[in-house]
Amino acid sequence: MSGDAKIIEVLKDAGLRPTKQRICVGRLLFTGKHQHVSADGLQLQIRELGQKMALATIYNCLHQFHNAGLLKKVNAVNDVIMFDTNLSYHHHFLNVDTGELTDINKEAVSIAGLPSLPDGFEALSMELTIRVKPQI
Amino acid sequence: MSGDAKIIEVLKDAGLRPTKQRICVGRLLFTGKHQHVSADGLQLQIRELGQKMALATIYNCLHQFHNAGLLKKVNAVNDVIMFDTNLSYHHHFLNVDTGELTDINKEAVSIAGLPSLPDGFEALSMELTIRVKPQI
DNA sequence: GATTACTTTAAAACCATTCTAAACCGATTG
DNA sequence: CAATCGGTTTAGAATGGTTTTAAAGTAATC
Repeated sequence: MSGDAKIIEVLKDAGLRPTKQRICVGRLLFTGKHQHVSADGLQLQIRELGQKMALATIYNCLHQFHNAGLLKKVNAVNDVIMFDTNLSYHHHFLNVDTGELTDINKEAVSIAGLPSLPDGFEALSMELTIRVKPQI
Repeated sequence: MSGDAKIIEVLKDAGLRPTKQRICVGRLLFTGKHQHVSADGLQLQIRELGQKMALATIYNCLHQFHNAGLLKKVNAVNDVIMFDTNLSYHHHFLNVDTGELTDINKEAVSIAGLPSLPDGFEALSMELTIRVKPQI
């Protein structure tokens, strides 16, 4: 539990009370290794730690983290909302069989000649999705 | 009802019986103007014509048309499955406020230096989504 | 330590989509 | 023309991820 201080700090900075539950989710998410998570998947991880948390709480957490800019929301896959701990601009491979996402380094792709936006609109973000499937 | 001959032709070529319902949906979709449709939106259009059709039938139609290569499925927006009559490779603006999609001409963007795929995978398709919102 | 505001929770509600099983064609055959 | 047979449509129920609700619990403030 020693590393919790950093997570508590992050939560406080985001204006979120460092509750047991948010710290627990934070521990799983902010490991340094980027991941793509769903509420359901997180609940499984939490169960594996011998703990339990209501699904509604996990959804709350994820949305709060997202609103605080701690998580990115990526295109839903198979009707499941996915969050990404990698906040930097990057793209994804999407395994259409499993729904699994894999980061594509932004340096590996260059997008040029962006189209002019519709009048009165501003761009928020941009993401390339490459749908892939296992070769037969 | 004169233009139905062409639609019946399309359905037959796709191996689909030209039923009243499929012709009705086909009339709405294959107008020459590209559109992005959801099952729900289509049902509204059908109601405006003074007709009615079960939502399940509309979903059936859309999936059959998709399997037959007559429609493209695009990233779901707000938990709603969207289909695109524009079959050619292109990208989308996504209005995050309304969920509305707008085509981006593929010539307006150039994507270069595609990353190598994960081992044992093949690419199916690729789509760039630019999230936009109205300026304040 | 009491008060107050925010959080968590289980359970119910929600809603887009899919499934089910019965009714309905529409073509073909006898 | 009637009987039949496969595919089709349909209303309604089921599904499943997500959100809401209202009550119980917990963190911060004084």
